[in-house]
Amino acid sequence: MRRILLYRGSLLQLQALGVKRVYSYTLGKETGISAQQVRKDFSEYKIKGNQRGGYRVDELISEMENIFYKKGSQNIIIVGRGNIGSSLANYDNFIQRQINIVATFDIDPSKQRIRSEIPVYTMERMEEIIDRFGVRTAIIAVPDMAAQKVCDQLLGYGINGIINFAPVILKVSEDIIINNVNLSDEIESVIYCVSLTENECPE
Amino acid sequence: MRRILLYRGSLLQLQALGVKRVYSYTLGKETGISAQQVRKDFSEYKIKGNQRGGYRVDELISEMENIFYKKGSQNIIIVGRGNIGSSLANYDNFIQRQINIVATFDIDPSKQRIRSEIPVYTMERMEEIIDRFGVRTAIIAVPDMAAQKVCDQLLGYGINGIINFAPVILKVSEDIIINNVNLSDEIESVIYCVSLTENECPE
DNA sequence: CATTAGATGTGAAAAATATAACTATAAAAA
DNA sequence: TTTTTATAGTTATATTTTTCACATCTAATG
Ligand SMILES: NC(=O)c1ccc[n+]([C@@H]2O[C@H](COP(=O)([O-])OP(=O)(O)OC[C@H]3O[C@@H](n4cnc5c(N)ncnc54)[C@H](O)[C@@H]3O)[C@@H](O)[C@H]2O)c1
Ligand SMILES: NC(=O)c1ccc[n+]([C@@H]2O[C@H](COP(=O)([O-])OP(=O)(O)OC[C@H]3O[C@@H](n4cnc5c(N)ncnc54)[C@H](O)[C@@H]3O)[C@@H](O)[C@H]2O)c1
Repeated sequence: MRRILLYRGSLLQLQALGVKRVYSYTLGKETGISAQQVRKDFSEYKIKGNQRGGYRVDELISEMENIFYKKGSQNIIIVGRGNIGSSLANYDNFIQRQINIVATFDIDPSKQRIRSEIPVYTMERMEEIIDRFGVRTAIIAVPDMAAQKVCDQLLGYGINGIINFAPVILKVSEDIIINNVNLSDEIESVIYCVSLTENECPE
Repeated sequence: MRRILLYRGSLLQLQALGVKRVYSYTLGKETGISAQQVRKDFSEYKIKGNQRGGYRVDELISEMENIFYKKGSQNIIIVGRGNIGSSLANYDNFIQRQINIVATFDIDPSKQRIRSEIPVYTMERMEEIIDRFGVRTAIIAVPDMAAQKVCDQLLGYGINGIINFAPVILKVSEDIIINNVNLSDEIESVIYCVSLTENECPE
């Protein structure tokens, strides 16, 4: 699944370059995945290629759209319009992925005065907006201390998927999907790997 | 390794709450990992607990610091002081993780006028700064089209670890550590999982 | 038209990872 | 002091994931 998203990223790049067909090993090389793995993944999803000419790029992309976008474009919200929240709200390319940010929320009145394409609402309007747009998924971009509280609030309004940028482990019931994006960890793991490779060959 | 970072996150939370000892199953419950797995991971890193009283939180944390920070604090740079680049530059808590952002770079003169704790330099000064601060790891936060070019430039200056926020697959040699952080994918995978769980029980 | 080269597709083997079951041990209780 | 008990540590088992090997097919070629 992580790999399918990778393949698609690579395929979109290739498509932009005008490439029409790919072989499993081409795509593998692009994404750092073995050719067999690529084929296995495709066979998992019943994606068929041409046994001499590889796979058609446009066909693969649309197959992947099918996997992810059965439901069409999804409305989501962001809670916390600080640094991260604003970065995400300003990002233009989500819509290409059928990710539709309909609103952001912040407790701070000064943030509520922000004028931008994507509105900033007070926390009081959260339930109303969630209902109106049929929102199921939310992004938490509030300070660490506020994350659990905001999370509980969101769940109360029927949200069942959360992307959480706060480095705290949220307590939720089994059936809620949580994706913790910990940017410190992402950086730190690279630092760690770099220091490892340097030590492997000490001379 | 991903799990070790998770454990540490949870342990830091517990420590902040004044908790002194944890059992494998406590930590497991916190992080959504089985107790056996926790013990196995610890035994992997030769971390010892007390066979009746569990593990000491402070000991575990310092063991983990040992794993990650053998080298002490690491100087890193950010290329691209746009939305994401600025968010990261403004984030105060990296220093607690011994991640030390020493500089940011941007091609846009208006960005170079930003006044903040962390300076914004022109691209010309990159080599100088990398050398001066012994930087090994860099964050790429430039537009998609510029990412590969910036990447090549960084590698030319001796960088060997990259955290890449652009949704492009960078071409680099084997020995370079790349961590692609694709925020669209992070969001999309949650949307996908949510839609799956909704379909599992159609009635 | 038959042949061949170069792909895919897939079942089996291998490797990695996670789970379970068991043993050893330290602390608390009797 | 001995017994009990709860938990770490470890070995064995199961599961999942990846890789390998090869049969299969398609398009080009002579
Ligand atoms: N900025 C980064 O680079 C970065 C890196 C790693 C982790 N994080 C994490 O991401 C989260 C957000 O970081 P940030 O830098 O955007 O912080 P920020 O301070 O810039 O933004 C937080 C926003 O949340 C709002 N807020 C506070 N309490 C709230 C509440 N109860 N309800 C609604 N809104 C509330 C604030 O008004 C503010 O606008 C934090 O948990 C942080 O630890 C950020
Ligand atoms: N903002 C988001 O939420 C978000 C989400 C997903 C992915 N991304 C990706 O992250 C990257 C950065 O996004 P952003 O929103 O911060 O973009 P941005 O446009 O806000 O910032 C990019 C910065 O890079 C600078 N820049 C452009 N070319 C450069 C070059 N050759 N060398 C140095 N600097 C250069 C620009 O001047 C600008 O300041 C993009 O690849 C984007 O696709 C961003």
